[in-house]
Amino acid sequence: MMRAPREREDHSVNRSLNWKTRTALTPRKQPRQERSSKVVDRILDAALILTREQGTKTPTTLAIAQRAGLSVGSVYQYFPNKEAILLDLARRWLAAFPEVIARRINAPRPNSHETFQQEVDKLFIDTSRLYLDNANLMPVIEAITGNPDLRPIQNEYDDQIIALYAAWLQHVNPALEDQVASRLGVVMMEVGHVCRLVGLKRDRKAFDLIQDDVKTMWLALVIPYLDLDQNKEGFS
Amino acid sequence: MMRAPREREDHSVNRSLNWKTRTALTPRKQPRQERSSKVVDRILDAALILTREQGTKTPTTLAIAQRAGLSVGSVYQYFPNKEAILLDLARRWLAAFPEVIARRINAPRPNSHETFQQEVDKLFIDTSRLYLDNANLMPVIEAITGNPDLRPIQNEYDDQIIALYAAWLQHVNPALEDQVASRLGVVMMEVGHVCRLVGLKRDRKAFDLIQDDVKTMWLALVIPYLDLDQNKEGFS
DNA sequence: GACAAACGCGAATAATTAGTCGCATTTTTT
DNA sequence: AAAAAATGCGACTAATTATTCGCGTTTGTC
Repeated sequence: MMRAPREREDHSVNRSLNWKTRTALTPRKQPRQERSSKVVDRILDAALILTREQGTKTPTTLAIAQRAGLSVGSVYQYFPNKEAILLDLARRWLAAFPEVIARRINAPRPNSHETFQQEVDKLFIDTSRLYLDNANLMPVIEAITGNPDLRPIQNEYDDQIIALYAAWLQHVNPALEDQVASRLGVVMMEVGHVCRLVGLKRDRKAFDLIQDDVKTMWLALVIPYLDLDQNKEGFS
Repeated sequence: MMRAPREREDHSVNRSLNWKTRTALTPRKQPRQERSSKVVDRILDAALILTREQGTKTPTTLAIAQRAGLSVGSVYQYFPNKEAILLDLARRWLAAFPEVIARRINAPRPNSHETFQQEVDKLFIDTSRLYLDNANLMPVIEAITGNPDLRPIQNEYDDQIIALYAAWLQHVNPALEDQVASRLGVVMMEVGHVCRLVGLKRDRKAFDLIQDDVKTMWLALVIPYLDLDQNKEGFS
């Protein structure tokens, strides 16, 4: 039985483009009519809900479409591929994190023992609050972490965050070496992230207790490097 | 060479069993001939190498077979499914971890300030060494963490490890409440794990530095709960 | 109200990949 | 040296799922 094969080679779809290219994740089309804006929201909402329900397994395009009360075709009007949907959700978080740290860096530098501890505390509070405010996005972040295609993109943001932690450390103590600041930044981020994630999976009381643990650990980690009273480097 | 060919225990084909059931991950058949034992090793080696090469993306059955110089069919002679292969590798690690903590618990309980710090140090050293010795298995562990089908099994081991950390804490300070011990166990495990993983991805020098950070954090975390000199509960 | 653009649809396509099965080959047993 | 058992093979099946494309419908514009 033969089927008349329709020629479709003229389409020259960008099959040559590497998958990870930034453009491949850009929205395919801007919504022109009002109804379509709502459609985009519906898609994102559906993807968020399904990711929360299914845990690590990322939802299929069909599932997302159905949950949003749409067809697959409609989804692809606004998103070039499935990953772009998740990434759209994740960026809200990934972009917010650097801002919070950057804001802390712009604050005046402490110069006494007391204000140093206060600075750590402020950074701790701000980042902690960020996790609480975005608790519903965490399943998406975890899904992205476990997705080979999206992991590299998250890594970029992570590097950015690490660099900002390091910059913050050097903001508090300008004499801190780059290499040390970077290492401490990595540890602060990883420890903070993993503890907040497990904390959020429990009740609020447990979260708060684990947060205290994080602060304890952060302080113990950075005190030897930041406490200007202990290791007198002298000048400002 | 004669091998008692004990007829195999009745092998009812449990096709109805749920996927995640333990039996579904049991080797399908014991190798009877010498050549096939080597085949099993070849399969495991190939899976390990491919997992290391490909990072988070688990290798396909075809890729494993080819790398081992075999056909897919041969792989399925000894493994019921793909996941069983990775799990076989992972169990070497997952089973070794609890043993190390358990060994520390069987040691005599410290009763002075000095031996308390020594106990933390010993546990730290032992677990740290475990990561170093099994560095080549870490990609498999990470792959399993990111695999929706295998994650639950790893979680079981994690719970076990957390319970053992908690038991160790109560071994050092029997007055510690269960709930607190459990929480500290979670934090110790998560912090230790994530820091060791990032440490192993760098050179040995960086690993050692991060290890020191872990010890610092662990100590700061548990001192308030374990240091019998500070919070005199008095009697043993 | 007519026309075009935007939108929505979903069957069809295409790619991937886990797992099977009958048969060929090798090893062990009798 | 058969016969039997174990092993090895790889084309084939089956299931999943991302993405496309032509067509019907709705919306905005004049």
